[in-house]
Amino acid sequence: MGEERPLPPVVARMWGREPVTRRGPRPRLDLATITAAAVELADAEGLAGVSMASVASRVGVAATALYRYVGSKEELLTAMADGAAPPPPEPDGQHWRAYLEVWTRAQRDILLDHSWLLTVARLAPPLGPRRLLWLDRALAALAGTGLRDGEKVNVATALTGYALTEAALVHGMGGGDPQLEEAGIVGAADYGEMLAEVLDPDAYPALTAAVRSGAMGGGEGWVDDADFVFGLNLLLDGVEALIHRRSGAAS
Amino acid sequence: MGEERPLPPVVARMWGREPVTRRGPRPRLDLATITAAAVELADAEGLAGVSMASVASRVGVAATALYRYVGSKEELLTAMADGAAPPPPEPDGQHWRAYLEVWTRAQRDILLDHSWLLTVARLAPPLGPRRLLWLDRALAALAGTGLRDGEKVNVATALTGYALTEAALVHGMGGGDPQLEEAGIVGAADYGEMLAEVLDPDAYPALTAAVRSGAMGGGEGWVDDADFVFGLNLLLDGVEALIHRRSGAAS
DNA sequence: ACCTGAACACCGTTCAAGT
DNA sequence: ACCTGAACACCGTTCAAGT
Repeated sequence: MGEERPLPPVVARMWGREPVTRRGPRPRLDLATITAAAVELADAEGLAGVSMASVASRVGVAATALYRYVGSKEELLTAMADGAAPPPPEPDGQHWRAYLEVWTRAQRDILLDHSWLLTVARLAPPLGPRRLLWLDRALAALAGTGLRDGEKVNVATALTGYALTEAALVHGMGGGDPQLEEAGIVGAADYGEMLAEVLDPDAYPALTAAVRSGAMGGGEGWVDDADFVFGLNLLLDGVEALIHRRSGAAS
Repeated sequence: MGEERPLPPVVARMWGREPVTRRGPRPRLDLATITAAAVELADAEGLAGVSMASVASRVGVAATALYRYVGSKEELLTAMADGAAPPPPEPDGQHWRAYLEVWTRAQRDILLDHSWLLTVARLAPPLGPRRLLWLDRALAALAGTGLRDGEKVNVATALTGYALTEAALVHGMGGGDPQLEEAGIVGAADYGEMLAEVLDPDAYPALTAAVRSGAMGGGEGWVDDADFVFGLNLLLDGVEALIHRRSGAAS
């Protein structure tokens, strides 16, 4: 079992399994080097600065040489999404809830640090060594809770999705970046004003009320840390209730 | 109040406020027409089929003419993300929990129907008339609960993020689309096999155990409707607990 | 087998010129 | 004021040719 069908080439390379080279010149590169160069470029100049040509020149090679290591630019982006992730926080024997709080917040912070990830992270099932390590640690944290493995995966997935949502929102409000304006991005302070100007109170009654009450960020950060914690606790309360149901009640 | 500073031109146009045209030939287009054409193209051919040239030719105009209506392609994509959303489900006096369940599921289904939205929806704060109507209905559903307006917004945001996460996952597993392979997308059935082949049990102990237990989709749909409901109830349980806390306890 | 260089079929966006 | 057409500076990807 296990050798069923060959791994997709990029996946194999993400796990360090570069193909055995028999004859001909030794490869000058590997996927990890290329990915690291692309990530550095994205961090410095955004995703717009990442082209096959720019990545290639950064590793000292012609653009077309990259296609020895990567089937397409899309595959390179997938590898970047994995390669940009640092190791997950150490469990240190923390209670599952404390650890998952740290774990989720760390994910959000990574996304804010490398905001180009927001565009790349399609939330597709993780395939690379880094993202899967994060998943492993979340499952480990839930080990003593009596949840089924499938449920643990669902919990981790929901938390990852929440981190992405929050990061995108903060970023969209201009909270993460100097380049404020790209593509309809509005500062938090302006957001409420904008809605007030544009909304028809008859068609949008509840929203108009919320705007008038100041809930849409007339002042500072509409999306601040308190909001992050709020939603996170919503989720974790749900998880905790489930755990009690599983362990407390019959069956 | 309200006339503070001029709206960004695209935002104004999204709300049907085309500028008053004084002299010169009457415009042949408006943003709504352009957006609709772009959405049709994206539905038919994916985001790859949407170029300024292809959209322009679909509305019978030169590519460069679109820049009278849109500052950049990025702005067009923002308008598309709003324009693709149908009206939200009718409240019909449902209980908040029943309505938000329908509301969230409907959002997920829209994303699966127009899977190009997964790439476009940056989860930036909604600015268009359609997405804001969805927000309005969620706030309305929570009207009787005693939550503060800001909390209602946070709840709606978390649910929208959850819908996006789930849709991306289902789509990533090939559950939504005929074109199975683009960019490292794996069928759910293969996913477990793949992980089994690639994981070092010492470095990924919890994940290896989950794979062996079959939780990572050795069989059919790793992400099925039961998983969606599971995570949704996690969130809604959290909301319900908060509501009880607010109304039951002192202060 | 690895890498290069030329070539192909596109992109998004600008700008001057027509009406 | 709206739209066109030419032009610019790019893209990602292919393929034959070198070593």
